[in-house]
Formats: sequence, structure tokens, C-alpha cells
Amino acid sequence: MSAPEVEAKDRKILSLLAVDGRMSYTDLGKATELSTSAVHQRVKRLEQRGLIKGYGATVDHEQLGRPLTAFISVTPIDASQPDDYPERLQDIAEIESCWSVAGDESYILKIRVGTPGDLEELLGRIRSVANVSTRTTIVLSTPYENRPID
Amino acid sequence: MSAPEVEAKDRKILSLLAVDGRMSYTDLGKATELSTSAVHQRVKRLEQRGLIKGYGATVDHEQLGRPLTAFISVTPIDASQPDDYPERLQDIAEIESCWSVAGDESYILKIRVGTPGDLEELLGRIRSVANVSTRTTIVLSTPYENRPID
DNA sequence: AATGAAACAAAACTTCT
DNA sequence: AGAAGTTTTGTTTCATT
Repeated sequence: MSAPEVEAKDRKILSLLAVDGRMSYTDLGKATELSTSAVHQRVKRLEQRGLIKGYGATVDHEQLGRPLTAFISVTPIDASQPDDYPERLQDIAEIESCWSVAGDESYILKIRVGTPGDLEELLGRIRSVANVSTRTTIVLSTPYENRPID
Repeated sequence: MSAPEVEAKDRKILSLLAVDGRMSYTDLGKATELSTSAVHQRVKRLEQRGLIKGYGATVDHEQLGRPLTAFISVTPIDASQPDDYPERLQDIAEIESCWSVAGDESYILKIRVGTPGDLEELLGRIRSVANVSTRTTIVLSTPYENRPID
């Protein structure tokens, strides 16, 4: 049982919307050789099928007071504890992403803060809500991020 | 010389657009107690100032044939070589993000592929274009990713 | 599924305060 | 900076193929 194939024109629409989520149906139609209403139908279908999960603006965190990005690898101290870390951590606003991973650590978190002091304070909060040890890797620069694949 | 402060209403607009990048100016106006044209002006200004970097659709990579996500930490083998790895790696389509980091490794890459075989092949390509050693951490699941902060 | 037309809504532009 | 009004553009629905 495999997922239904995604058609070439749908893929084209997806890759255009991945780059510009506000592109008009008219322009999508021109780019795909389809009428406005045909594109409209296809986009609605892609949304319903969950192939398009949502639309978001990308903001400049540096300018918004959170210039410091880091990865925090998280390892449970007591392996017998229930593994509900994502839930426990989800109220911490500074955590942008949370991945469950295979390897030495259980989770990798990506966080954004203003200053090293904020990071120190955040690490304390993470350790206390979750009883974990942490390993932090500071991001120096971001050559690229969240590039559309395809 | 510091960046000009971002006003409360602008922050509100940004956080609404971060969640729904296709929200209409009319609805943004209702949510911020501003007229449609005032919101419009503000959004254009936020775009010009670079506070909004762009708008993108989030696609479901699992359904699109790339269910396997991994982090690849990259360490140069010959430290005397020029550090132009982001450039060398940017033509590799599977690399979604590239961060330059402080710590044991020089770069962290986030990649998406279809199968373990594709990953093996990709690792070979990365090592050959860049003369680096790699450490791979497989993502098992993604509790959340790219959450809007604020 | 796609099209074209029609009705509607929103965006962009202009002017005024 | 913002409001109000106008024109232009885009969205959505529907009948038809």
C-alpha cells in the first residue's frame, strides 16, 4: 500500500508555492499552463491531501531580538522515566524545533535566544522540566536554511 | 547604532503572518485594530526592512518521496583548506539547511532523502565534493519544527 | 479534471486629513 | 501615518465539455 503518486503539474505547483506561498492562482496558472480555476482546484486538493501543510512568513529573528541560535542535544538522565519530553518542552517558547533522533542523544532541539545569558537560563529551564543532560552547539552563521527541496 | 525597535502592532502582524502567510490584509486589520490600508502599508514596510524574509508553503516531504531526514555533522579533514564548504555543498539538492557552528564540527547539515541507500550515496557525494568526515544522526520523528517564536 | 464566464472579495493606488 | 474612495486584480463558484 503506497501513497498515490503526485503528478508533475502538482509538483510544479508545490515547488512554486514553497518559494512564494503568496503567488496568485493566475500566476500559478501561467507557470503551469493551466487555467486559474484548474490551479485553484489543484491547490485545494493538495491542501486537503495534506501535501501542503500550511503557509508561513519567514521572519528575521536577528532583527527581532533573538540573534543567537543553537542546537541542544538532550539525553535523559533516568532512562526508566516515561519518554514524554516533547510535551514537557513544548511550552518553552524559545524552542523552534524538536526532533526525536537515533544515536547517542534522544532529542535535538533548535532554539533561538537573545543573549548568552538567555541561553544559560534556558538550559536551566530545560534541565529542570525534563531531567535531562544537554549538549549545546552554537550556530555561528546560517549559509542557508529551509531550502525548498526539488 | 542599534536596529530600530519593532512596534507592538508590527510584532502582532508578524506573528499572525508567521502562522498563516496568506492571511488577508482585511483580516490582519481586524486582528490588530487597524484599517486595511494601514496594515497593507505596515506589511510592505516589514518586507522592505527585511523583517519578513519571504512567504513559503510547507510541504509534506514524507508524502513527496523523502521520508528520511537526518542531520550530518561535517568536519574538514585538512584544516589548511579554504573554508568554502557552503558553496561547494549548495548544489546538492538533498541539503535543506546548512549551519556553520562552533564546536567539534564545522557545519551541521539537515538533509532529506528517500531511503537509507540514498543516504549512503549522499554521504559519499558530500565527502567527495568537500573532503570532510561526517557524522550522521537519523531523525526518527519530528514532534514539531519551525514553530513561530513569539 | 479542465475551461470560461460571472459574481465577489481583496489589493493597489490616489487623494484627503 | 492613517482613512476613505476608486480602479484594478485576484478568488471562488458554477455551468459546460
